[in-house]
Amino acid sequence: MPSPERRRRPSGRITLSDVARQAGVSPITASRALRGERGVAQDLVERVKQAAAAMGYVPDPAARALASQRGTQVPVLIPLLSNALFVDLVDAVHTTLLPHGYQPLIGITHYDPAEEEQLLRSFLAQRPAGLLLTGFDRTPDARRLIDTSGVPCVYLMELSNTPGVHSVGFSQQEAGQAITAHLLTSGHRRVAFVAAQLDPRTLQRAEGYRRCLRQAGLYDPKLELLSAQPSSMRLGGELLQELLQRHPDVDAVFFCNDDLAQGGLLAALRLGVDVPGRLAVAGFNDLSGSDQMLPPLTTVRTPRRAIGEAAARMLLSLMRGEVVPQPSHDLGFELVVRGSS
Amino acid sequence: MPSPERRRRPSGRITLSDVARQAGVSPITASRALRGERGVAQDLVERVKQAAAAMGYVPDPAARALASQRGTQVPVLIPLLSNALFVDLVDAVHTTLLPHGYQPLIGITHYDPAEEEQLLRSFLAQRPAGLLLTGFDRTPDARRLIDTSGVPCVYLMELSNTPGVHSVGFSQQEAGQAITAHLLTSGHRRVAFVAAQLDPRTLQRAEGYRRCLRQAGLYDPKLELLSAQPSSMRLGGELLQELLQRHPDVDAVFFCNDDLAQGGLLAALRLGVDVPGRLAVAGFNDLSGSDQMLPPLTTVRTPRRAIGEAAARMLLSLMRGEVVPQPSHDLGFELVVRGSS
DNA sequence: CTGAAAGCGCTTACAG
DNA sequence: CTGAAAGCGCTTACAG
Repeated sequence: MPSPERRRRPSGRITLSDVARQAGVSPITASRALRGERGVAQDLVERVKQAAAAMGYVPDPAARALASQRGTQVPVLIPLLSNALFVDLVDAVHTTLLPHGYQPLIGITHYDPAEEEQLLRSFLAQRPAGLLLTGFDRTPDARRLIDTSGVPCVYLMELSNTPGVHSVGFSQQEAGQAITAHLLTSGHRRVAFVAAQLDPRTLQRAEGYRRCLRQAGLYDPKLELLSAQPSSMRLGGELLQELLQRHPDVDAVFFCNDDLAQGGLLAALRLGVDVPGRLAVAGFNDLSGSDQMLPPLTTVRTPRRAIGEAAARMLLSLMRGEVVPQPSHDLGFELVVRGSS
Repeated sequence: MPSPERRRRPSGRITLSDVARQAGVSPITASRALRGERGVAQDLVERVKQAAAAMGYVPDPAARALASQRGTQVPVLIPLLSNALFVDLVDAVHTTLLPHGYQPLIGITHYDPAEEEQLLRSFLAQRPAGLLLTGFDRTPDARRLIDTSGVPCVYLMELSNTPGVHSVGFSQQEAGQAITAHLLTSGHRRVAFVAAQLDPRTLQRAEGYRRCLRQAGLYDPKLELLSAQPSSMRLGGELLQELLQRHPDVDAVFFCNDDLAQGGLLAALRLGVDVPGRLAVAGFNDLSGSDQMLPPLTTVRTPRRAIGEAAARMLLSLMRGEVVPQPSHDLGFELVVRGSS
């Protein structure tokens, strides 16, 4: 019995009403059944789900977002994509969030709090379901936006003890201290620190380096070579050369990131500097290729994939309205001692 | 004169109606003014825009998508994020699309057509404004989904001559042929091809390699070392070693990707194989670090950022309903001859 | 446990 | 050039 007046559905889309009609229930019941809301008779749930599957029904996220005042988007704000660290982080977040029906939205801040604030404004206008932000370096306005939005938020890479703040990461400072301590333990006395970009986390590692050397009575500020340029292998090579020229007595270097360290290692090879005999080299993050260097690079393995996954899971809990038992989730780090030190 | 019954707006959101009221026009006129639709008196446009700015109005993407039956999302489907090539591509797409109000959505296919089809289904249900897809290797169902959706689509990395198909890339085969020809020109006769992943574009490069060697009467299928494993520096080193063991007479290698080639170069250094004296090495893509190798890596520079940007611009035209003058946009490639060959 | 009504915030025809 | 009406496809209270 065809309906007397042919409904023209311009979109050609199968809607919730179609599914409901097919299953012989009201659209509201169909909606509840499909969303797994409890309080619907089991047989109805089955009927609705079967009808939906048979008709190939896919809910409309826009309609859902408009009606429920909450979308499925989860903006993930990171400084840049050119550091493999953040690529791994984003990849893990993606893998964790997507199966739960959430859509990660990548935002690139270029380490600029003003850019981040701008991104936050436009993302927040989209009623995101949650927020994943890198670190704690942002404008007061950005902080206010986040707070007043009421959108659940988890911070990545660094840890906070502030009540109500959720974070997954590790202590950048302790990691910097640990790798420096390793260089001291292996007998080095003139340990340099070479860094680029100079973002907040790099500076925390620098602080760990300083603390360690101060405790040993070996701190010499002249052995810090800091460049605000973006990190790269090329720059690492240049900085190593500069370091050796300025301070021929240096016997070890801690590079704040593995790309710099890899470049430094290759430069040493080119310059005929014996590593680790004449100079020990250590990096940070254990990026791809570090184990292939000549000699293989000693570094700190950071659990960025685990951080991405754990943060996404924590956010999932928050979005469900659950209370998170461990709002400051420390995933630690691991010293990886290879041939370069 | 306050309205007698206080409208409770649970969202607290400033809506188009608020702006319209403030500007003294109807919501429809405000909508048209804000979207820059022509046919609105100039003074009204100004008044509306001013009101919107003053009130900090931000349009609701969900409502807009629902009403207009077209969202602002642009799914970008790529094989994976662990190849720097695709990271650059995505970054360029992002940078180009975002200022125009479109939201790129990353989808990872893991080189699996079935996964891609699945992603396509769920993305298409979101009424995307456009689609950016990598290559042409997909299921018939996926093709049909794309066609029947009517969503504008641009294909990345490869070129197509099919009418109505829009693509931005370069000839993978010609690039493979060109780098092989370079190795021949510099006097090598036993030129190997080492590849991993074996995705469609890698196989096209293989075809270029074969064609070049066949033309020179030097093709020997035994000199092809193909691994389906994911590409990495480590694997490159292993494959180089295997190649030299099996075929000690090889005098040149073309690696299908720079990460393999970098690993191969470092393995050669470790093994004491003189490059390029005993063995010439060439890579593909000119990834970060290739210029820092020892010796620096000869490779093919691929314009992935330019491809991302050009494809995004082409899609922007299509989404505006414009006709694209050059639907198959060849951005070429560049031979970068360095010390390794 | 189920449903009729209303509404989320915008835009698409259709009038005038 | 401007607007009143209807509707996009869902879900949120509110009844029963």
